[in-house]
Amino acid sequence: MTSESSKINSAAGLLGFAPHNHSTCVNDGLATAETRCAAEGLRFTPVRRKVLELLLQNHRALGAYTILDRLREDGFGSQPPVAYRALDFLVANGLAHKIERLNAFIACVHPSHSHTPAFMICRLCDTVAEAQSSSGSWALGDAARATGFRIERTVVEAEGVCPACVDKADA
Amino acid sequence: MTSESSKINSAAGLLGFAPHNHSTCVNDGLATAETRCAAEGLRFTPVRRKVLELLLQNHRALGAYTILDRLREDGFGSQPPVAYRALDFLVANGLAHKIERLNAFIACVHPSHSHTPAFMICRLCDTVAEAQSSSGSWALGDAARATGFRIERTVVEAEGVCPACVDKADA
DNA sequence: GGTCTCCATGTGATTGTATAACATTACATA
DNA sequence: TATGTAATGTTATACAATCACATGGAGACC
Repeated sequence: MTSESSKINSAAGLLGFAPHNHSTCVNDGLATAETRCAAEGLRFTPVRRKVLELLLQNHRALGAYTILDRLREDGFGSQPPVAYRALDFLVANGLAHKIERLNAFIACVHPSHSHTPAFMICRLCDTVAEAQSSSGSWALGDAARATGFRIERTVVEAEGVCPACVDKADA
Repeated sequence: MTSESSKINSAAGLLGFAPHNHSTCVNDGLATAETRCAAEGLRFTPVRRKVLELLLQNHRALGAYTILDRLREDGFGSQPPVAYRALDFLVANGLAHKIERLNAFIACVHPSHSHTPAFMICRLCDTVAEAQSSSGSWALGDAARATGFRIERTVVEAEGVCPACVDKADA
C-alpha cells in the first residue's frame, strides 16, 4: 500500500475491469444488504434478495425482462411488476443502480454510504464499472448554482471501451 | 466581456430557464442546420427539417411517439422508424440530443461546434436546459485514465427543480 | 386466539419505446 | 436510360414500464 492508495481506491470502485475473487462479491453484497435492511427496518424479502443476487452475479447491467425470466425459473411471479417492484426497492435504498443509457440495472458496489455514482460502460463486453463521482464538483454544479437550479440527482455515464477490450477495438 | 465570460457563457447555454425571444430559437436553429448540412454535404430533407422544427419549438424533450403524432398530422409517414431515423440523423450530426433519463429528444442550442453536453432537467415543468460540460475534467476522466478505459461519449444529466419552479416545490 | 391493517406479492391488461426486416421511391450520375 | 445509393415507407415484433385489482402473510391490538 503506497501513497497511491487513493488511486487504488478508485480502481477498487472499478471492480468490473479488474480480476478479483468474484464469489465474495455476491456473498458480501448480500450480507451487507441484509445488515443494512435489518438496521433500517426494511424488509429484505425473498424476491428482493433474489434480484440483488442476480445483479451481483455479474458486473453487467441486466434488463428488467432478463431478471424477470430468471425469477420465473425460480418460481417467483412472472409479470413485469414483480421485477420492477423489487428493482425499485433496491434502487431506492441504494443497493442497486439504474443505468439510464441501457435501461438496465446493476448492483451497487459500495452500498454502505450514500453517494452519487458514475459509471463506465464498455460497449464491446457490456461490463459496467462504478466509480465515485465527487458530486457537485464539476461544471454542472457551477452552472446550476449560477442559475438557481436545484440539483436533486445526477446521472453520469461514460460509454467507451474497457481496458480488456481495447485490443479488440483497434483490430 | 470580463474574465467571468466563461460563466456567462454557461449561463447563455441555460436558455430554457431564462426569458428570451423564442421565435429566433426556431428560425436560427433551422437556418444553422441548413447551413451546416449544406457545408458538410448532408441532406436536410423535409422530415428531418420538420422534426428539428418540432424540437426547436419548445425547450422540452419530446418523446419519439409525440413527434410521430405531429409528423402524421403533417402528412409524413406515421410508423416509428420514420421518427427514429430522423432523430438518429439529427443526433448523429449534433443538431439534437437524446435525454437518456427521459427517453426523449431535444434540439441542440449551439450546434455549431462539437461538444459534450450536460443537461439540467426540471422534474416539475419538464424544461431541459443544456450546458457545456468541460469534457473529461471531472472525476470520471481521472478514473478512466487510471484504469485505461477509453471514453467515447459521456452522458451528464442533472434532475431537479429549475429556478422558476422552486417556489412551487417548497410550497 | 381472533381480526384488523399494512405491506408485499401476484396476475392480467395496457401503454410507451425501439428495432428488425423488407419493399419502394427519389436522386445523382455515368 | 440504366444503375447505385440514400432516404422513405410499411408491417410486425421485441423490449421497457405502468395501471388496476386480487390475494396473502406478518405484526399490532384487543
